[in-house]
Amino acid sequence: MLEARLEQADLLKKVVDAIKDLVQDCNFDCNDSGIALQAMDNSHVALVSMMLKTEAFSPFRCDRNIALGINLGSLTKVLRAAQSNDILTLKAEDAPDVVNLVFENSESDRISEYDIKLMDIDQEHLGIPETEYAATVSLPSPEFQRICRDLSALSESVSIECSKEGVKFACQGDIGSGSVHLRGNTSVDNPEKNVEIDLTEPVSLTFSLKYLVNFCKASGLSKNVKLCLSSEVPLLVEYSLASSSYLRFYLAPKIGDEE
Amino acid sequence: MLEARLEQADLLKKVVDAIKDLVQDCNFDCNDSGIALQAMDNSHVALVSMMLKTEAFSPFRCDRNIALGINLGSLTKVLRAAQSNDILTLKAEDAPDVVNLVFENSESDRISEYDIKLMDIDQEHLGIPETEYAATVSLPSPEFQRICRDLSALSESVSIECSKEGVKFACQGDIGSGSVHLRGNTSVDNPEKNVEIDLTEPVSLTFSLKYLVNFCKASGLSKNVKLCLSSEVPLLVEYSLASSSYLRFYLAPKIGDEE
DNA sequence: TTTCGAGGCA
DNA sequence: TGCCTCGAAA
Repeated sequence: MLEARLEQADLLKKVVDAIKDLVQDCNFDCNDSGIALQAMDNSHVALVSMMLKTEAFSPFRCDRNIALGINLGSLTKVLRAAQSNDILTLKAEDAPDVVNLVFENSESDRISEYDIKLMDIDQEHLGIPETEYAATVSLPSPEFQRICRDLSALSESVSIECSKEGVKFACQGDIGSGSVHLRGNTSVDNPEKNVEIDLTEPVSLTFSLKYLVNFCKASGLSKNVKLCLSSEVPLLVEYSLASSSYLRFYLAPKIGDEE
Repeated sequence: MLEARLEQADLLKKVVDAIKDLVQDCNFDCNDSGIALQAMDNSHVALVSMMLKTEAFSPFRCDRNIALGINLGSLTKVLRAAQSNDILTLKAEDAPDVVNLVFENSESDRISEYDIKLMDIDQEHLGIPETEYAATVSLPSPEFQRICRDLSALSESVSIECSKEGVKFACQGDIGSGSVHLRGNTSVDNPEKNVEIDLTEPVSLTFSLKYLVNFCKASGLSKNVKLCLSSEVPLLVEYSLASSSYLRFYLAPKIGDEE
């Protein structure tokens, strides 16, 4: 059986909010290393990969591998019932029909409990190769969100260009064009505002802004976001969570005419 | 003639907001004890009963009984013109064609005045028997609103079950099931958060969540809400206002198959 | 599809 | 209290 107690229900809420527009139904794969999720969006352009390690829970117990096939819309409805500092416990039997969510509010004597029916989901498990990226950019997640939102007003696509000068987000649209340049900088005072660029080779790729804007819904999960780019491979957008848990998005670049 | 001065126009605004989706047209019955309203919703499942005692006004003058038949949609439009701390004075002749609303903003020297045409409304006056309820639950109105909202995401109906252990709101739906348990508790520190359960007999009844959610629009009128239940009689949902004025909703339980 | 209003969250 | 997001109506 699975029994996983998450001190802050908020975490799961934010994760699900960030991915529910990309993926409708998906498996939460539970085993003794934690809870993982991997799914492609409907148009097979983007991939979401979440890992919540056992350390994110206390306690965490999962006797054997369980795949919980959940409709994220239903999960969202239930998670909406979580109040800000509720403690969430996920429970499931070994061959479950439902997953059970219990919200405890330590202050009031309020316990709410929900069962969500599970579904069988055929999941092609994708091995994601560990790639050495030509460029890695780490920046404050609100900054990235802002850039994507601003540029999406002008165009469908953005080019991300990393060079030793910095990183440049640029787009052209009917009403004009726009670009945002960030130079790498590290300030001890404000480590949250650092922009770190790690470059082995200059790279320039173009991506759909619609997807990037979508990924940015995860901004609340982490102060920083890491963008990893290499020519002709999908962009990795990573939000690190506590205890080496993470939420990652992969997005295939636009090629040639698509741009 | 009627002349009733309400220090806070907001009060009437909130009352009308809370009932306008249930009732389109209704009489405001004015007499020397105050202003009362009683109306069934269109489907005759719910009943609204409001009482604003003379003490809620200063001054209050009403020489003889007057029934002001008002379209609540029109009243809403006019009340929307009220600013947050406007003082509202209602005026009507003895055999009125219109009711006159005057908004005064004490700070600025701003006076606005509206007339709403009245209508003749046949009103069956329902004697509501004073019932001894098997169970009375008093809880913070935002909590009740929250529960109704959360559960309405899952189902059309909620069962409310009062026992000596506490009160349990539960529902089943297509995507799963949910329940919220509250234990009675009284804390001197946080009297607003108290959940008080007064029980002569356990009771379990099922109600339409759509209506309950609607009633909860009155949450802004009072910190607390009182639920009174007995088998086979309508649920009473009461919001107490200052000086023993009140806004009450009655809702017939669902029976048998309906659940 | 676009706009407006209402409700929820910070 | 103000902002933002979601849902409903045009």
